[in-house]
Amino acid sequence: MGQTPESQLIEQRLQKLDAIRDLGIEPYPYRFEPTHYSVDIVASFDALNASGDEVRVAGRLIVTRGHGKAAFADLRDAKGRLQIYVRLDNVGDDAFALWKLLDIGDFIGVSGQVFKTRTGQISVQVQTLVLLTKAIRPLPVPKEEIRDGERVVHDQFSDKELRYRRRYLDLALNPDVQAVFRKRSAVVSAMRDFLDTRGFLEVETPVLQPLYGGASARPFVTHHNVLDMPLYLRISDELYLKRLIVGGLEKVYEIGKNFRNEGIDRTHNPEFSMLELYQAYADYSDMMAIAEALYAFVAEKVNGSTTLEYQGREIDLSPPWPRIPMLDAIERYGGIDVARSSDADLRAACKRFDFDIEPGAERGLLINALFEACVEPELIQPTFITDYPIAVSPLAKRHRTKKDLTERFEIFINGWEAANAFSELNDPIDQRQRFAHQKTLRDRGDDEAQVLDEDFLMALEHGMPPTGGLGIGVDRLVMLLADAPSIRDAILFPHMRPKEGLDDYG
RNA sequence: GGGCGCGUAGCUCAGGCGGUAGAGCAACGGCCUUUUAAGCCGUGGGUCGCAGGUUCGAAUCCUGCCGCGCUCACCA
Repeated sequence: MGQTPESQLIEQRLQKLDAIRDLGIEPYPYRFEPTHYSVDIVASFDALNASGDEVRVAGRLIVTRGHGKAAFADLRDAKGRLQIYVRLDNVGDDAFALWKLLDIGDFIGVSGQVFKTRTGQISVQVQTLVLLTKAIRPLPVPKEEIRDGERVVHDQFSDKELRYRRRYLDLALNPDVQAVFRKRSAVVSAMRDFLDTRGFLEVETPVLQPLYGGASARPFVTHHNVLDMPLYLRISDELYLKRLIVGGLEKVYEIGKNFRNEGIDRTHNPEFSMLELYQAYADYSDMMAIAEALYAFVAEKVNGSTTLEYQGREIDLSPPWPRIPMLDAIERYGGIDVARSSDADLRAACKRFDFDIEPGAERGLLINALFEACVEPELIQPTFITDYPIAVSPLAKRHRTKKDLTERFEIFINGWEAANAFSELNDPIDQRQRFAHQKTLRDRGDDEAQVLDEDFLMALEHGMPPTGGLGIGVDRLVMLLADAPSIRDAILFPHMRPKEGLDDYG
């Protein structure tokens, strides 16, 4: 037992735990069957009051207001909070003795009839009280009041580090946080709904891959002991989903985690969720139509509207979205006419924007760098940027008319890359050459260049039909729809550096 | 990785011109059988992130480290 004051608080609760057992009460029983959620009782009060039916409610004790031989308290369950009234006369000596040994944070179940207090507060008149779980650590509940109909929270549990590290407390104490993750679930459900009704098949492909591919990023590496070989956590599921198109599944999607060994910031977490979908016989124009419709469908389903406010900024997801070829965008926002610019001109332009560019960088990379510098931040409303340079798009098909470009688009919303799509490259000879080109980039020191995957090439050599593919970042979509300022607010357990000495109690 | 800021009781925060710590909530004891940020009386609780340095003396000033946040650069 430690010497910290926190351990004193724990010690007090452990003593109560013993006292509860001394009363012959098991503090960790097995089950309880509620009849109602808190909010249901409030919603159907009149009927419950008229019938006199007994209700059973379970939840976490979040506040008590004792009055000697009686007490009011609030329970919080998954849907809201409810006042209960515990009175010695009604519950009897034993249950009231138990009541005195309860703490904020304990889970309890109660049964009794509903009633309204003198001030009109809907409450449960407790007849029986059972302890469902004793909490031995203090729950840092804030105080709340209802002022002018608004919920006002005092001393809210707000330390970001603690909120992320102990997300369960964040969820238990901040209903708004629960709402974000309920919304996240609704987003994923809506995606499935949208795709399933359009005949897409949901599949699962390997997370542990002998080679990583499908994106330009550094991977996490692990090791298989029995096979004694390295394995990579996938940076993308793209190459496996395309194999399924080769196999004739025609319309497939996967919602899953990708892992990229890169920096962490407000819009990047080392593991993040992507929706990737592939459709045979389709091209990137079809993917644009699907993407617009999907975003609008999800927003409507989840928020009831295709317009939203993100961090004070109005964003309208209603289709159709503007489609701007990358070179046009660079001219419009950066004033640079790429077609008439020499490589040296582009290099000079990059310098003007004050960012480092590899001395030997080829034209496509220069164009992409200029785009990122002068266009991306401007793209607040949803926008398709189309027709990327071949050099930065090793898995995309060459543009049917535009030289040196591919049939690729990315969606930008709020200045973020929100999605990425191509007419998929299905020419195995061209694909092999692209991989070869990536290798030269890698040999020049680009450790994010893609690696040659012979097994994938073999699949392409067996024939992949023309295919459109689309990848959508799930976390960023949740951020937008939930108005979450950081990706950490859209991921239940965001990555945190390990911290030693969080607690000396054990 | 660079810059800026933060780290004090279980939680939310004061103190910060150097003289070894305060409040509210939570907790504990007492009173209270319709309260709702319940109330009243009383009590306990702190290696002031960690390690050095300056000083007679450091929560306070300096340096390094750790963690977190914001931001810039790179990546979705």
